[in-house]
Amino acid sequence: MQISSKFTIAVHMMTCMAYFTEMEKVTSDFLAGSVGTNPVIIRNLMLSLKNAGLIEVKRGTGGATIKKSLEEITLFDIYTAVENEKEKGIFRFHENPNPACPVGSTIHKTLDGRLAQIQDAMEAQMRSVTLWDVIRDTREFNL
Amino acid sequence: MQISSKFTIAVHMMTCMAYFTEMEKVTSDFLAGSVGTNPVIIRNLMLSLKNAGLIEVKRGTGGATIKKSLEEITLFDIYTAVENEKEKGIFRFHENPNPACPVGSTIHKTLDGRLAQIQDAMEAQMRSVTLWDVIRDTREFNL
DNA sequence: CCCTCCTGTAACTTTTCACATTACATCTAT
DNA sequence: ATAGATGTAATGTGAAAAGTTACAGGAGGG
Repeated sequence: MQISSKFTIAVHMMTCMAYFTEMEKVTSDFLAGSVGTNPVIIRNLMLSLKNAGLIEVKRGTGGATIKKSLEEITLFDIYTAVENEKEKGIFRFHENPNPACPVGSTIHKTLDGRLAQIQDAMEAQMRSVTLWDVIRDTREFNL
Repeated sequence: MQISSKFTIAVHMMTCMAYFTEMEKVTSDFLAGSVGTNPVIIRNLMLSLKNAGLIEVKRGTGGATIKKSLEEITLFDIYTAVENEKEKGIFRFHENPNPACPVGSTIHKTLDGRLAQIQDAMEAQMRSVTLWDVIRDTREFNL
């Protein structure tokens, strides 16, 4: 299985917010149009990003803006903001190993640490990419 | 979302094959009992592992054995053997970004490479753990 | 002041996918 | 031959992701 598209959608959303700053009012409808999905999906993700302190959302008048500097926000920040099951880990474990079997009774103890290391490696790489890197590429592609 | 439990089940299976070598005939029923799942699930995974050249399965008489040295087999080998959607990547991408939007039309080009790097980091860490590491821990827990 | 546009949020439906189950053909040692 | 395995197809099931509808509530502009 895969990591849900909430993550790439959220990155897309924040890229829009940065790219269209001062040009357009970035509302949930506007974002839904760019991402190609439903405005409610966008609004729920806006909530997650807001709760993580990454963006600010104006009520009434509408529109979302980024609260931090672009160099300060990494893909990992966005990932943890929207992927609520982050604490479960990316690896799904079979749930009923046989406790009477020497392998079944120890497989969790044996693997858990190593799986965590693998996830750590992934997250470290996520931390190395900032939103600024993404925006820069987007601008370059649109010259 | 998460990586399917096929991966941890396959590691469990191969740990059994190594642990019970010469002690038990390791059949799909035996493995199903240790893993706590259905024998057909096991048989399908046995096929994947066999096609990857990691194990040998005897027809008729039954039983699976590991074909390579334990130090030679890494978690990454097992992962690629059973996770057929490996080529799709672990990140799901939203499918309908707006081609008329400067962000929507370039988001794929902008992110694909970076997402691949993240996956590469994960896979590199997977390559650093061998089946022998896992067996050693299993034996130690069962002294 | 109220009208309009937007967000916040609940409830429900649809779709997708991992996992489980049943069934049976086929192979091989004894 | 037969008993005990694997190979494999077909189908069921339950949970999670994504989409949809609906509506209450905030905020600025005429």
